Amino acid sequence: MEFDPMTPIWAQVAGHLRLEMVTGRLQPGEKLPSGRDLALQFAINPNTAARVYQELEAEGLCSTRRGLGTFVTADRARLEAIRLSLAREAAEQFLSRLDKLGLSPGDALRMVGEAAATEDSQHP
Amino acid sequence: MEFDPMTPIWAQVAGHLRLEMVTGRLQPGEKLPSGRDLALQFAINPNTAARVYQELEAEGLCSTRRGLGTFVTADRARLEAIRLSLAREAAEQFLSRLDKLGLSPGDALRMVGEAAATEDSQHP
Amino acid sequence: MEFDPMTPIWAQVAGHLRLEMVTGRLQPGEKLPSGRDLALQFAINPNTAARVYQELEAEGLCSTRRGLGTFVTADRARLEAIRLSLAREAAEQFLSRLDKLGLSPGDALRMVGEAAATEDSQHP
Amino acid sequence: MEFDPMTPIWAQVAGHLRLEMVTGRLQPGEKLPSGRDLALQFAINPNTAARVYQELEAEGLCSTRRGLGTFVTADRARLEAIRLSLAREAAEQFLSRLDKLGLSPGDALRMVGEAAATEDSQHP
DNA sequence: GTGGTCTAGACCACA
DNA sequence: GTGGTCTAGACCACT
Repeated sequence: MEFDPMTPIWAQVAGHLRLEMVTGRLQPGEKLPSGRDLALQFAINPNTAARVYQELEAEGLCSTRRGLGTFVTADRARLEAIRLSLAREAAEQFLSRLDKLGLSPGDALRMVGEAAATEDSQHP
Repeated sequence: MEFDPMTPIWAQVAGHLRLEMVTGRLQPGEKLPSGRDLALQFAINPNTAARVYQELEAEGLCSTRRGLGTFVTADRARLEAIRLSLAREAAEQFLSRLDKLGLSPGDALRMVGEAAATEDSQHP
Repeated sequence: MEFDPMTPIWAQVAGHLRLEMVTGRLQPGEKLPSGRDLALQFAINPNTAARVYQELEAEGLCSTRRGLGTFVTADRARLEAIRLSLAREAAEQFLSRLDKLGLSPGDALRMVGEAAATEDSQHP
Repeated sequence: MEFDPMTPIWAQVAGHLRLEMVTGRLQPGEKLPSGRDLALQFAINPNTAARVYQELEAEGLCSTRRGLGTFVTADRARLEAIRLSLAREAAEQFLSRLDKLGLSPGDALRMVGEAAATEDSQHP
């Protein structure tokens, strides 16, 4: 995994794990790698790895049991709710940006269609 | 104007001016406020204001004429091209995010429709 | 029983048993569950269960007889004294906190009254 | 200031500043010491000092402006609300503890009165 | 100067 | 082994 030097490493790793959790690639209740292991996997400092779990725990995506490790929340409903809220947030941000550019929701729909088609033609 | 503490102030002010220019609220060729005035308007440090124009100039959106001030580019085609590229970039980023969340372009279209409807019901 | 991740599990279980003993729900002289049983009941590690009895024993609330098990102290006076000291400690801590918040003992009495009323209205 | 080795230093310093803020000894909008200064004042590491402000900011007690420093929130209502919620929390915790000890809210009121009298006789 | 981040390495309590 | 905390020192971008 490569890191964008402009955004904190802990945020990038957290973003990655967040996706793994809300999409089910990391199962609810599953044990996450230990801080030390996470540090090794992403070639970061253990302190930075701890910061990652600190963030995800604050979002309610995982919980920590001292001496045992950190675990994905078992609350499937919460995971799905977060997944949807992330999607909604993206949609709203998109519409807001287009609006500031002087484009209507109708324009927005058209642009999404075009962009999707472009993607498809590249990965048919 | 409120500032997001996570992103540099100069980037936020630059983003704001960029929109004004690209949408025509600031006319092509129009004189922009002096660095000192910009600092007063946005309650920022003059150094920060200078950084703003430095950024916008690098993007070709404005140019500085010594002793006269800073002016929006008169190249209407460039302004419109930037406007469209910003919109396309937003659309692609949106689709990419939804894809990472396990949602298809079809889902994306649906979410945009829902979000637009929500906005409409709030600002009918 | 749920565990507060901020305080050691052994302390939380010990606190629970302490209350059972001091209020008579566990009778003086009564045999306590074996370390292994305690571990099962609270879903904790046997080492942690041992730590619990180690703590309670140090407080004089129970004693271990090798080969027989661990027993609540038969000293009713000591149990009652500990119960009162726990209550007094709570009261003093409460007053101290309110004082640091700039509230007088009079305010404290009023807040206890209000809180008690709130509790009553929920569990009348 | 002396530190209780059982609780994190950052939590203790945060608790101290929290009281200063909600009681008005630190005024709303006032600039807090820089991270480096805080570290010097309390003889702690700058990183630990940063952790303190990170915590207080998450509670909405202060906000940080990059390059400028950290400032007590100017929202007096919020400060007062937090002060009252801290007091209420203390009262509820107190009643809950006494309840678990088998003592009624009436007993609680009596104990507060006694404890207050004891304090008074020591600091008349 | 100010905060934000990261690294390196250490110690500790908990399970 | 696991997380939690702390220190020391460094670099960076922002103001």
